[in-house]
Amino acid sequence: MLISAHPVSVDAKGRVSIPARFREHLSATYGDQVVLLGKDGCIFVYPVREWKRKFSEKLSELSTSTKEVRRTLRRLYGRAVSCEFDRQGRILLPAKLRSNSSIEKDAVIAGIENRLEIWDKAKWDEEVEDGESGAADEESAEDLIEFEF
Amino acid sequence: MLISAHPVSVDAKGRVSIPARFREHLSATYGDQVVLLGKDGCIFVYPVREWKRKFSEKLSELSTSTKEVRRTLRRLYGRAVSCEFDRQGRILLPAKLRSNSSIEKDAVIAGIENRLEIWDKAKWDEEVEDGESGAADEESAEDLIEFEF
DNA sequence: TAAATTTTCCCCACTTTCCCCCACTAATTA
DNA sequence: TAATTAGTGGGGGAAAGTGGGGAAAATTTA
Repeated sequence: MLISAHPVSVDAKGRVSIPARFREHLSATYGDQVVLLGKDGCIFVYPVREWKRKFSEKLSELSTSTKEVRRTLRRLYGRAVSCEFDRQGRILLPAKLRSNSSIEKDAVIAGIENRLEIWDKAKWDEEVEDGESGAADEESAEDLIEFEF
Repeated sequence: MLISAHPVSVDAKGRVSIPARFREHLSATYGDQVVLLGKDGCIFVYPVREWKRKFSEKLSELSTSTKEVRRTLRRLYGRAVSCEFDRQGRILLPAKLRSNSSIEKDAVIAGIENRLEIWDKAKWDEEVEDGESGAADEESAEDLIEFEF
């Protein structure tokens, strides 16, 4: 399971070091990563096995006879990228994803259960640090769980 | 599994370089490719093994007793072409397929699960980049999954 | 059947992109 | 405080993508 957030810097070539604690888990257990534009203006990184479990296995059996299905698959697959770590444990974030998520120099990588999220630092702070101080989160999460299960 | 989209250029002879990441997967794992006019005005490229799994095996079971079935099979098989990579990793797109899909100079090759799609760049952008930015894709995909299972 | 034209594909050359490798700094551990 | 590991930055070689010349093969025309 992935957990916690780390500040990282994006270099001039668009690379980010994945913090070692995440890296070990991802690359040891799985193969390469699927990187795509996530929700709320961040980048999602799924280990390929998670991606397959969550999308690929289910979507590949869908009939492609409706325009709606085809378009959704194009938008999902066409804008995702699979990539590996370089020898320094970094991944290259495609320019398009960087601009769409406003990521330039200072970023944050967060482990969220089964994926990583990469945020522009300022946006991350706004998303998470903002508002009343942390204490309420557990309650919110518990509310969600009550509600969902 | 095939994933991600790449801009490519079609040269004067009608050739396109298949991006290396796709090529390895296709040619190492499979033999040559089945190229045909796809849906929504693009070109589909199936590794021959996928083609067999998806069409051949299922269609050969169909009764050919109705005119409808025979006609569909003729249209499907008759307009498909099988082709190999040249030594530079390119494939030659038949002129008829190029004109039917409005592909001239700037094109996009996208990996969609088990096939490649080749698009005129402008049409691809319209199909995919259009509308709200990416964030809704996962939801759409999740909706599809909910709907089907 | 031979000549002319077109098509196909190999090879070479050029440009761009990617990623390996090295080096340096910061952080962690012994 | 030395020693190892983690994160950051950049130079340069290798690979990928692009374009075109030209030979072989296929097709058309005479």
